[in-house]
Amino acid sequence: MSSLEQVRVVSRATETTRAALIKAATSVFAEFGYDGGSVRLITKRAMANQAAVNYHFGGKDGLYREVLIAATRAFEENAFLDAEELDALSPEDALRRYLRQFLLPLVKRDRVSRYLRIFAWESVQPSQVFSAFIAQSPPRIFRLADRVVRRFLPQDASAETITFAMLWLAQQPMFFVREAERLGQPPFSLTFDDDSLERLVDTLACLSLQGLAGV
Amino acid sequence: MSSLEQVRVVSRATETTRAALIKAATSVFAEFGYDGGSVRLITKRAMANQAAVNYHFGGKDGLYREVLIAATRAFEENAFLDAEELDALSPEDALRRYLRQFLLPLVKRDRVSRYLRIFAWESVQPSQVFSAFIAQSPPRIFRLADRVVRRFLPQDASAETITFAMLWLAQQPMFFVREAERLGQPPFSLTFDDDSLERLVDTLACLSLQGLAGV
DNA sequence: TTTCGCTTCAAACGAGCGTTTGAAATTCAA
DNA sequence: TTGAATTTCAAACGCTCGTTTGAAGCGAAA
Repeated sequence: MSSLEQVRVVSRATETTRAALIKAATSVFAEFGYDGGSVRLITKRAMANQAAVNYHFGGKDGLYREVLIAATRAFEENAFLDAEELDALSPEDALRRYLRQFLLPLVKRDRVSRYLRIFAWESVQPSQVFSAFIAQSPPRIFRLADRVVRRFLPQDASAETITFAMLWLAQQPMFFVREAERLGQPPFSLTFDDDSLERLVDTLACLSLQGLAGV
Repeated sequence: MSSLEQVRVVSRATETTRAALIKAATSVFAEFGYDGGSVRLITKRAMANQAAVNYHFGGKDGLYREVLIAATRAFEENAFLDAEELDALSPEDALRRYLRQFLLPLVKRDRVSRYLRIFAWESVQPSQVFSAFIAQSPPRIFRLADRVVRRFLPQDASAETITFAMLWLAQQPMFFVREAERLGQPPFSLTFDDDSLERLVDTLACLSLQGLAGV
């Protein structure tokens, strides 16, 4: 076998193509979701050949998995909300913090925002890749929502109630992230800047705060 | 022209096929959405020929439009919530009524439930057909949500706040309708019967009630 | 310079989709 | 019963999709 010598030699060109594909795939999947994002569009944006996806990642699945890995890593590496950080805040501040973080894609279009959009897509139509990917560990947004919700619910709350409340909270910001573009057009015509984002956080926090407090 | 004599003669066979197609399309679109529901599956369930869709409805678009028309009619014909009926109730009861109606698909699988599922799909990925269809009049779920929300908000609430709150309320039950099947599996394993539906209405109403009251 | 392994490329494959076609079957008025 | 209009049907068309293919290009070691 002598598999030890089988170390994969990776040239610079390879890394360039791989990175370009992952970057393009991230934006395409964020824009259209997994099903809606085509390999042809991804390779076009990455200025790579169609076959490159299969060569480097074994297929569309593999490329998407790579994007999900990058997204997970970005979230785990304190680039996003920290669970302990949430615990340190008051319940109300934790909720506001949670909402603001997840609503950021409305005004920013950076890397993390694209990851959030991908998760927003998955929260609607989970792909097989995503389901398999999170089978090992529940997605961070659910863990965080769970964390926040428990701060508000009594100790003796039933598991069902906790699940209801957790799902309910997790989807609060997702709706606006997912619908950002549609909300910008009539009959809503909502444009999001820093100020209106803050007002949305206020409104949502108020809605959710009062709601959670009342359960 | 003598167009008056041009009355379309419709045979019984035609009506049978048309009705079968519309019925099959309703269940297929409810199950998979507009994009996901294929003409082949619809015609298979209707035990009709593939070409029948184009012959009778001019295409997939036309068939879907027919389903939307039927759905709209069912909702308008007092088969569903009545706006005046909502006004007659107390704000709290109106909210509960609203939630219960929209959560019914979780336990029932009747005609109206299928229509609601279709709207749940459209609330996520609006098809061109749907967008064009509702361009004339806003969908009933938004009008109803608007009605309920205004009962809770102060007179001087800004249009933006009303829009936020309305969108927020409209999507509350949709999430559970859309995700019914996924919630039935681990790690959630929620099964919905009359009792758990009532508990979900309770929880959601409580969350939303307190939320709306606090804005 | 030659050779070998890795990477890129244009082209095509096969499957699924909505739709079209033209003939066969059916319906219904004359 | 006849004949024209309507409806059904199997087959195929044209398109997009993810994927495969096999040759061409490339860079580094021999």
